[in-house]
Amino acid sequence: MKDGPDIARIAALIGDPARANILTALMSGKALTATELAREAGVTLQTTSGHLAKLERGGLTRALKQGRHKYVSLADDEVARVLEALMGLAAKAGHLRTRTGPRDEALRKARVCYNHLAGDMGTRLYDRFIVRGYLGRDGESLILTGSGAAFVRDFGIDLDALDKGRAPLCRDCLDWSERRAHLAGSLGRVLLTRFEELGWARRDPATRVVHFSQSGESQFDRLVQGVT
Amino acid sequence: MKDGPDIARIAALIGDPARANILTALMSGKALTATELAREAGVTLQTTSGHLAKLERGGLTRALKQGRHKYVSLADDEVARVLEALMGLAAKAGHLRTRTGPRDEALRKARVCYNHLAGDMGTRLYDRFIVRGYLGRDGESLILTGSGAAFVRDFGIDLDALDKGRAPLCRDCLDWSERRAHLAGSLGRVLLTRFEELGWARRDPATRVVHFSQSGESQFDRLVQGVT
DNA sequence: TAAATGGTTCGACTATGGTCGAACTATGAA
DNA sequence: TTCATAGTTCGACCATAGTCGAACCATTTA
Repeated sequence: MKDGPDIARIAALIGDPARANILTALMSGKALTATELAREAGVTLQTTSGHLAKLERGGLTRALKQGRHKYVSLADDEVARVLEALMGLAAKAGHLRTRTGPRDEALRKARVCYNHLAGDMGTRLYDRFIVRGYLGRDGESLILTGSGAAFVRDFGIDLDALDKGRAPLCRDCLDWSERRAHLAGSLGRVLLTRFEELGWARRDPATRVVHFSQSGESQFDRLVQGVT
Repeated sequence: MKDGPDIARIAALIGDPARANILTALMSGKALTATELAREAGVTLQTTSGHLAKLERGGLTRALKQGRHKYVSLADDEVARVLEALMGLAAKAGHLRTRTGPRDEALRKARVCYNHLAGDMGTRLYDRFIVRGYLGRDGESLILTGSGAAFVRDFGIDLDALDKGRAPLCRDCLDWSERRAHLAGSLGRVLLTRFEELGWARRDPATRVVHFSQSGESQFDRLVQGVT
């Protein structure tokens, strides 16, 4: 009965409501400070401090002390993927909990998932990149093709600056609302940033919703629909 | 702070050691009876009964009453994927817990993951199918190509019988020991069954280890290495 | 320096929930 | 029928761990 790694340890770590709220908040990809997380989790700062220590020891989060602030972020984008997958299960198995309120609607349409675009618009972007041959498969890993690199560069992104980090450029991430993949990895991150730069979209700092302006959304649609 | 589905509920469900043991045991893909699971989990039958009720209500397992026995299995292969992903995190984050014992070695080499082959041999099989063009990508989903179908049929598998189920034929599943994908879905399942039929391999009923016979392993190697 | 803000540590309280013994139901075998 | 095995339910016990108040560091600002 001791097969494989100790799955209960980290599942229990995620299983506490306060910690789950913290992790969900961190799915925005932004590094949040302890007090912000306390507000998000609905518990006091002392309690949060204890939770953060546990999450860190469990390898789920990373903390960076800067001045008198403690900036916390998810340890890894694998952690984000696991959380997203858990949300998928919860959305399906959680019986009646799927009452789609108005904000829920917005979350389904476009939200941020560990710094990249998720939701309906995220999966549409991903699909389009696949169909156009911008993204390909090399064995198991996702790669950016030559034409894809050209397109991305043309979109105003400095690819060479990205390659410096050792984090994978592309990755797919299962979307809990769409139940399909969207683009993750550093490329996914920089694309969302570019959308913000262009004024197409802005993130709601409180929720994980990504708001597109009217012109931004139409431009995005044009990008995604293409001619082919 | 109520964004998305309730992730803590099911994470807590997985987070109890006894329940985690139960779920891990069910990763073998076989439907196990309550007493077997009780032995596996290391708790009494009464306790197990309670756990099983919770797991079922949480949508993680399915139960089938047959005579005076209760056969329990994982609800979904999405559940299996989440568990496998959690194992990946635990294997990485779980600091010192990665002392590779001898049985652990066998688990890494070949094990069963919800009825399909996982571990080193599973990923090798998957990679080979990709390289040979047996498996392809259609957008986000994994598909069996024409040549792949021909090969599988030639291997003695009745594909038409498989298509009847509405479960996806192919699916990739992240391997916690190899940290790469292996083949899941009904095709993955039937392939493992075929290996057993051919006498190449047999499952250890107690652990999740898949034992290959010497000739079986060499034949598998030939299958995977090929000429190309 | 003092005051204020951000975090941590300690201790005590409390409750949720896992655990088992015992009694009970249900199915199958003799 | 009686006996045995498989599961469930109930009740009581108990431990783990989440929670906050209070006091305590640390850093920045006045």
